[in-house]
Amino acid sequence: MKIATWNVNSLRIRQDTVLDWLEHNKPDVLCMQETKMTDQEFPEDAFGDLSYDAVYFGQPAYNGVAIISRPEMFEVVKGFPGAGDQEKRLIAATIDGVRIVGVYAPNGQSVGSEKYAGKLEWFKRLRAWLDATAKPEQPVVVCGDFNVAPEDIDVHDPIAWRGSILFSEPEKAALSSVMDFGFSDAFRHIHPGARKFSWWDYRAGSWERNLGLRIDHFLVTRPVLERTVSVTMDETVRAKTAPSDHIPVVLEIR
DNA sequence: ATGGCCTGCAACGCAGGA
Repeated sequence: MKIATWNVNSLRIRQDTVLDWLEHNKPDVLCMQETKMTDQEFPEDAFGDLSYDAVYFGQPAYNGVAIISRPEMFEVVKGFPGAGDQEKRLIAATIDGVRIVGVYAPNGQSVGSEKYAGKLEWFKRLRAWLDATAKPEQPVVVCGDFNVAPEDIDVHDPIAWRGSILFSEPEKAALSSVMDFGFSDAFRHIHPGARKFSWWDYRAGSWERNLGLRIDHFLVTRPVLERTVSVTMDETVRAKTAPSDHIPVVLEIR
């Protein structure tokens, strides 16, 4: 089974790009982030034409997550339970016996800001939700845009980035506490020394100069890790016309 | 990363992203 994650940065703008990528890469599942559209606007039929079912959890202009899948999806969950979860950042479904959770972690804006505090809180909430709804002995995949680069090797210039948003110690600790549920970083496990990025800023010619960060991840429990065949980053899409600033990451399991 | 751009919304600049 091939599971992909991609922050598409507006599905409205990126729809043709995504459909083209699906036709060429044929994942069984794609988790999308930053769809930036309401559920009424979601182009369910376009994915249906490629034999994908869709579940989606959107809002106008900001955030928005979705899962499209060829195998049937069960036990769909949208957002954390209870009130106060206004931002659409989490969607989950069980597919072929694997619990798949697509997440779009808050960006955090700048270290010390109100949004930054909210980001750290969101990671706590994710961990608590996992504790309440899943078990590390089960096959669980949490994938998406975590907006955190875990280690120096995941940052083009770790010295320049030290302490700044996406790479500050509290953010890394927040991601670590989610990992401590019982996850491995699937990409890093398969490619221990690889310097690969999943996001490049639109500004400053970052892509052309390869000034990127690895902030899109597959966190997998041991039963999934043992079945993992490959984890790949598709940089080819970043070089095309009107790309998302993020690229797809693909996990293949037996 | 000094900053540079892209997207959505409702304007004709701003918020937000990362």
